[in-house]
Amino acid sequence: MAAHVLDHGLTSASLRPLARAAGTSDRMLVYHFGSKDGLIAELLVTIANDLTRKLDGALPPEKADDKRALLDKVLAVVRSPVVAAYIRLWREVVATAGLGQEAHRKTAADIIEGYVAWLERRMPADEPRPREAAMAMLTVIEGIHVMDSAGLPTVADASIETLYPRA
Amino acid sequence: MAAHVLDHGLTSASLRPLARAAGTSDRMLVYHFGSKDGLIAELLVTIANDLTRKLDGALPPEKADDKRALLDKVLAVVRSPVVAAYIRLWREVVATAGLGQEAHRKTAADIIEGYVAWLERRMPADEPRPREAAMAMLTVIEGIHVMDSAGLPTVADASIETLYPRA
DNA sequence: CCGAATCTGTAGCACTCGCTACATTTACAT
DNA sequence: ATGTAAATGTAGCGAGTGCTACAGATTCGG
Repeated sequence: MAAHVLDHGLTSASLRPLARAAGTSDRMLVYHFGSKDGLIAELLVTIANDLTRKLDGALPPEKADDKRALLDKVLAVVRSPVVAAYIRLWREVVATAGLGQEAHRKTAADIIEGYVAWLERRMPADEPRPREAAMAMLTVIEGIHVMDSAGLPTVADASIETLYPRA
Repeated sequence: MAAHVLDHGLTSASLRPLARAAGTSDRMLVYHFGSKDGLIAELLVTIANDLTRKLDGALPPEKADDKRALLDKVLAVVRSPVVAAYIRLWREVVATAGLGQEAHRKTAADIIEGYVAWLERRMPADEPRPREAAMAMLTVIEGIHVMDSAGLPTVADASIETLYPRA
């Protein structure tokens, strides 16, 4: 089901296709998860954990040499097709969080907080305000992914060079 | 119809509710716009033009004193509830652009290019690379709006202070 | 004034949606 | 072995989806 959602998006995820992907029936999904909303909630948690595991695997928690080096490493992972699918899904959650989907907003906030902490742990040792630096870098990363999604990676690259110039 | 889409989002926009909002029938919408896809396409163009008009009205094309001042002015507009609805809708387009919605991706790219040019025109006169600076600032603005949408404006504010420190 | 082209209302089709009622099967403790 | 609870399959409901067939209404040039 996670694979199906990552491939086809959250909005077009309905019970019957999800059940088909899981090799069961819509009847069973409702039985086990209570409702579609319940299913989606659990699914998002599972997917978020998957991504965290992937990120940890690709980038062990070691202090980077400098911020640009950290950004480059993170982007190399985040821009890979597999991880990019996670980010797109995650942006779908944020976009729909703005319309009454309070549950989604909470999920979104939790995930962001998690990634701030994740980034902070990898900030260069000489960084005076690692938490703020992590927040800023995450903000930039989100913006970069918006540009990538729109098919404008050149805009993203120019932004990287401007905001985090190579030493 | 634009108001309806801004309020309720793109994915939940179906012909009958849109027709109700426009005071007509689904039959008529299909007749005039050919199909739902045609309607949405025209609607997005209209909405994008609306936003451009709003932005121009709020910020005449004058060179700013410095980048932070420009960013503050832009954010004051972009974070206002009315404009925020446009941005959320626009992020919905980008998020769904990543899944086969080639038309949406083109729309997204066009809009971004437009806003880069819009920002470039307002960059401080002493900015050595105004276009790159505009791209970077737009990337940051997108990231900030993601944070805002997730209900974490403090993360956004910290990022602003880090990336564009007050002189 | 009339024919033709442009509009619009009514009804409906074939489909998907989330969810449920009901019956049946399976698993397991006693 | 038997009673009970958990699990599953079948069928379907009511609502909503994009879209269309058909029939009237309206408009307008000749």
